[in-house]
Amino acid sequence: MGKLDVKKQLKMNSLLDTAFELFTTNGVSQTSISEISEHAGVAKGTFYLYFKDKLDIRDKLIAYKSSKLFEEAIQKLEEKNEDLPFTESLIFITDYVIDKLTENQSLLILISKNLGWGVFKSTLSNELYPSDINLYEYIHRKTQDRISQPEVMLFMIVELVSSTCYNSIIHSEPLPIEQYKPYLYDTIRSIVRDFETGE
Amino acid sequence: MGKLDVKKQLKMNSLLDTAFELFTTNGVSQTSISEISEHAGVAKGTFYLYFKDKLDIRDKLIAYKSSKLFEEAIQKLEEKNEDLPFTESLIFITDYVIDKLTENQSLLILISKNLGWGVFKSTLSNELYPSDINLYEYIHRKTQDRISQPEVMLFMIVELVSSTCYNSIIHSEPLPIEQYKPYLYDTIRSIVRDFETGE
Amino acid sequence: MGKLDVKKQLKMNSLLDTAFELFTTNGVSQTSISEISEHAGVAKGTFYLYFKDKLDIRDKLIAYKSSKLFEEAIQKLEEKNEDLPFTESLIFITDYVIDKLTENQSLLILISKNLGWGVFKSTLSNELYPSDINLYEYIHRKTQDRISQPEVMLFMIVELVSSTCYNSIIHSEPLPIEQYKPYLYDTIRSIVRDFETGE
Amino acid sequence: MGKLDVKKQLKMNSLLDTAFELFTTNGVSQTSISEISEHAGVAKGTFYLYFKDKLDIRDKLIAYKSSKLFEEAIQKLEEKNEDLPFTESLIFITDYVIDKLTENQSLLILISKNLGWGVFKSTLSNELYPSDINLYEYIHRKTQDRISQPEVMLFMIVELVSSTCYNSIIHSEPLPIEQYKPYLYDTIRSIVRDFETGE
DNA sequence: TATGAATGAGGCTTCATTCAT
DNA sequence: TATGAATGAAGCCTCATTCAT
Repeated sequence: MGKLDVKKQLKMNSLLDTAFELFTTNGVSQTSISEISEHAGVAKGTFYLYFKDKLDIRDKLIAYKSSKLFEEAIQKLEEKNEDLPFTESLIFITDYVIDKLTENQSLLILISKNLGWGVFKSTLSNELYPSDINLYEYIHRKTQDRISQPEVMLFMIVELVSSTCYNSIIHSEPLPIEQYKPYLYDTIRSIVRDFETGE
Repeated sequence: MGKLDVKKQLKMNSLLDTAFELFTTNGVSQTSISEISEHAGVAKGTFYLYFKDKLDIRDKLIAYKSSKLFEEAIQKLEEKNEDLPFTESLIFITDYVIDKLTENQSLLILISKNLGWGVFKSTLSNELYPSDINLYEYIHRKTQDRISQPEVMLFMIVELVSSTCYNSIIHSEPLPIEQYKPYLYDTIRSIVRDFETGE
Repeated sequence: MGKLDVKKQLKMNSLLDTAFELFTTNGVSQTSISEISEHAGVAKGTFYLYFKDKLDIRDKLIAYKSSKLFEEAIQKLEEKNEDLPFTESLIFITDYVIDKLTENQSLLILISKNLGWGVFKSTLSNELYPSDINLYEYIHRKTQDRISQPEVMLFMIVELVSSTCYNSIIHSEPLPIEQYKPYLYDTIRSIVRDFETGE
Repeated sequence: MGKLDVKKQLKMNSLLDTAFELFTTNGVSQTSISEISEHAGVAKGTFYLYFKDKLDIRDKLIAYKSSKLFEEAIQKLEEKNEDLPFTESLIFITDYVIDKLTENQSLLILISKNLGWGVFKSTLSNELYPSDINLYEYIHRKTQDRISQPEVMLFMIVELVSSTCYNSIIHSEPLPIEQYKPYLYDTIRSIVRDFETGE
């Protein structure tokens, strides 16, 4: 990697960091490309050398941030080194993510307003930011053949968690997040049970 | 109601109808007030006699449309005149709404991108468009004391249904809606069961 | 004067009072005819039954208010019943007006931003709001033949007073009004002296 | 100064010149930014690269033009190379400015409707357009200690001249400017005399 | 690569004025 | 007389994008 490449990477990161800062502070549509460029210390034209448009940088940002989040969660899980049953692993990960998003609500807003299942799936499969850890593989390895439709199951859980937690964290409605968690985790257990192939 | 009021009502409806048409076709942010006015056949200034701004007309539109949807569903349910158990009533309503939104995908897009739990709750309680039918009351009457936290339960179901169906109907992902329904309804049944107070 | 005429007069006064309130609070150009009508409790169209446009009401207002101001000043002067020499009468009137405008700065702003010599002259000659007292006549009577060009003299004094007092009252620049007064009155005396025909 | 800077300066001047033309022809409030841009041959957005808004360009214009006027006047005075007493220097400058504004009445209108003492003072002290010549310094140097309150004196003279000449030049009221001048200059002499510290 | 001046379409909103009732 | 809904011109300003340097 030459000097130039390093410089390029720095510039790109500066743009991404600035965009994250502004997106979470003021909202995506309230943030202009001018602002991002200016705060990042590059010329407006330079932005277009790295990203196609605002949508482009937004998607890359979200994929990157959520990918990091799950990586961390799985890492924590493995550090525990307990041999949790699958359902409890899933809940551990969920719990970790919820706590992180409760701490960092602007990230929560950015992600939940912009993260659809499509983006999420490619995030999970590490299409954009490959790393050693991969939630998809992880789940398949853990569940093997005991789950009939693992993707559908995951889909339901992810959507349930993400949409309900948004309200619970941001508005404490219908319950504050800590009071809501037990109901949520019970439901996750029920969903997993429904998908388990009887043996 | 005088002649003038009738005319005003007509103009307002014309604006609402046009806005719905354009919002569902091109998206809310891609629709300008100029366009709405023009297509509705009124002057741009006239728009501001009826609505404060784009957000205002959007919210009124969503509240109106979703309120209508649930009214219809409950009406159909009562027309059946079968004495379904509570869970099955809920699934009947869900099924009706899903079918309607599958037929009218642009309405689905408008609603699911803009309907949060807050707006939904006030829609359900008929705050904006009061009518004879009220889903909230309906549920309370049906469940009486057999559900521990009816609001939390409803919250989970509504959010699960709305967020997963969006993907399933629009992208057929992870399954087309008809194949997804059985899993969804099973999960609804599990959730209700979890909330039932044991006797 | 019939009932209707009384009602008309009331409505007109209400419009004038409201306009004065809004003009002095927010400035003439920041005040719309809508606002005036609304606050006055009449319909927008009604405004046009009484005034041609905003300029019209503004001019009538200023003429009325400044005419009142001078009437009061002359009345106070006559109440004193001292036989002041002409110059001191002029200074008495000036002093009275300055004090009133210091108390009521919004009136000062309205008048000084909008009162030119032309409007002032017609105000003085009671063209718009005739009354028993007339500054013009009063001055002529007092000065008789001792002043060579009474109108030029008055013109200079009025313009000097009005333009300098604005700054002095509003910005205390270059001096606060009370400290500025002695210089001003000295200058008035000098001007009068310059115009006196030697005998 | 690079090529770009030259081009920018040209564009800025083009905008200023056009604005001056339009402001003096149609008045400030009757001139829109669209018009200025269009006549200057630049896009509307370009205007905003150079000026914040209409007020901004107006103030810069007035400061620039009046600063030029006084510079010229002082230069002419010094070219004469006569050692005039202070009062006569002041009258010379006044006379020069009056003549220029009589020739260029649209400039007179622009300046007198928009130039308050505040703007004038900063113009005089060359805050905005510094040059070798500074009226303030000039006056101090000339008067030294013979004037008790030079700023108050200047204030009175400037306000008297500017407000009365406007009427005299534009409306020939109460006298045409040439006939009015003697009275004005006499009054200036009286004012200066009043401020002279007796010795 | 990097710049940043220039563009100009397009959005939002206000408001004087009219006119049918 | 009095109303106030309707008009639509007109203003202001932003911003994604291009392109000559």
